[in-house]
Amino acid sequence: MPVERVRRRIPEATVARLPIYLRILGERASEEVECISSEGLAELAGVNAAKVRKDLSYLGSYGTRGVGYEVAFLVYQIRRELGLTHDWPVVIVGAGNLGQALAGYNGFGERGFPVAGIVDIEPAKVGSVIGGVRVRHIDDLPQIVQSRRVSIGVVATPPTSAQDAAERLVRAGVTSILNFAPVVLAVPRGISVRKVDLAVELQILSYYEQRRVGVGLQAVGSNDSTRGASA
Amino acid sequence: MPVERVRRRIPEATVARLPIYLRILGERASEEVECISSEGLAELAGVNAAKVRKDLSYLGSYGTRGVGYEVAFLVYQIRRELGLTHDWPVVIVGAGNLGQALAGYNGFGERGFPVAGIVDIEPAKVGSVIGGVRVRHIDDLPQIVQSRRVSIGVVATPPTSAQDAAERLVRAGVTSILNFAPVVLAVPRGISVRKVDLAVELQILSYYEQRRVGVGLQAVGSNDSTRGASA
DNA sequence: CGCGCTTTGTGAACGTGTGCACAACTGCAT
DNA sequence: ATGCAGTTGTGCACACGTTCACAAAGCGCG
Repeated sequence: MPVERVRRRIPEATVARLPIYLRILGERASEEVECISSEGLAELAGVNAAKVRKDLSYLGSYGTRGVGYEVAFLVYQIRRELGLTHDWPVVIVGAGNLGQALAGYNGFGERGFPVAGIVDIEPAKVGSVIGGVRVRHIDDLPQIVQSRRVSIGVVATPPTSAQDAAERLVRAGVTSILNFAPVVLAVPRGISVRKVDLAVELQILSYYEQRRVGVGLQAVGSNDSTRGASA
Repeated sequence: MPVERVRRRIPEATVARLPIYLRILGERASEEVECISSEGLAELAGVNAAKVRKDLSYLGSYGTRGVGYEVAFLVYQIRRELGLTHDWPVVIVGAGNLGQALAGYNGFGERGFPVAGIVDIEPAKVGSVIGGVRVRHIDDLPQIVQSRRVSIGVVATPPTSAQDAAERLVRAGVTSILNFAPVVLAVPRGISVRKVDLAVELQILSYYEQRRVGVGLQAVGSNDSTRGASA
């Protein structure tokens, strides 16, 4: 078992679901559940059981036929596969409304993504403390990224500054970006970008909402978290 | 509306991209650009030109060969298709960190999703004013939803209260939900749910970040459905 | 030990999404 | 008019993702 096998490529759609399974398994583990079937996990995750089995099969054959999956072991395997065996400090660019909310949200640190720093271009914002972290000037970005070994940056600026923020992050050495600004970031090859755009989500809901009136009800577009990451 | 043409079903992946095109076209329009080619739009959206043409073809044949697409007309068509010809008031459940940030974020109203109300279960939070909207008690939900004709609800509660919030929303008459809580909501058939989960996004980035170290590979999923990443 | 019950792991079929390549068409110059 | 350069719209092939269906395998019990 200690044989580190060649790392299989895991389909993007599966990668997007693993965190969901992980959270559910964690909850189950804290309720002293030791074993779970693909059927049970599927129900809790809101997906098909066959999909769960196929997803998990990419990690290896870690289930026991006739029984199910050992929760604790599965948690370990998923965490390992997702690279969650150690913390990933993040740096937030933009200390406005959103940046503050993100920094003040403890869920980040709890889930292995401690906020290593918050920066803003506005000198007036520098110095205040949010969620235990002092806001620093954006010029300090390279120093923060290097000293804290940050590889993930969060863009929480107004749209007009987002591209600049991204470029500064990349220059400072960040290789993954989570973008909250409603713009399409242009980044060099090899930099992963994921986007969270509230307006887009609402507009998608609007589409299905609008269709609803015309015809009767119908199944709705589920959230495909199946978005690529990587340029 | 017999004359109203039969509504083609638009692929989900396309629906998810239309809002992106819409935003870009809006920006171009405000810069007095009258016409844009699929190539040009594709570059700005970080996608393939053929994909843009196919996406737009679902709306109808609104381009001019040899020329491109008339920006203003395209904006109109996309807005119509997405149901953005009128506002969609939203109600936010949860006046915590995130709920406040969302309510204070003007982008919502500007993009056609005015905040019709914010509610919280905590009496202590009721009464304060955020972004011009007074926080009300969650028991007022049905009244708000009905009087303001709200069909979209936003769940911004802690995870443990999210399912309850969703059920209250549905009972009050909401048919679409945007969920920020890290839980899988169980809702009746016919209710649309979209999820925004920061931890999941970060964990996906973690996966690619972790792979990066092992091998010097990059560019895993190349193009993606919803996200924009260009180089 | 063997039998029946349960559940996994996966081959294969199907459905959805993507990208190429090119015919069809437009507008302009001559 | 005719030709040419540019761009759309789409058929087609391929890649990716989902679901079914079932053999293989573990477990408990008599």
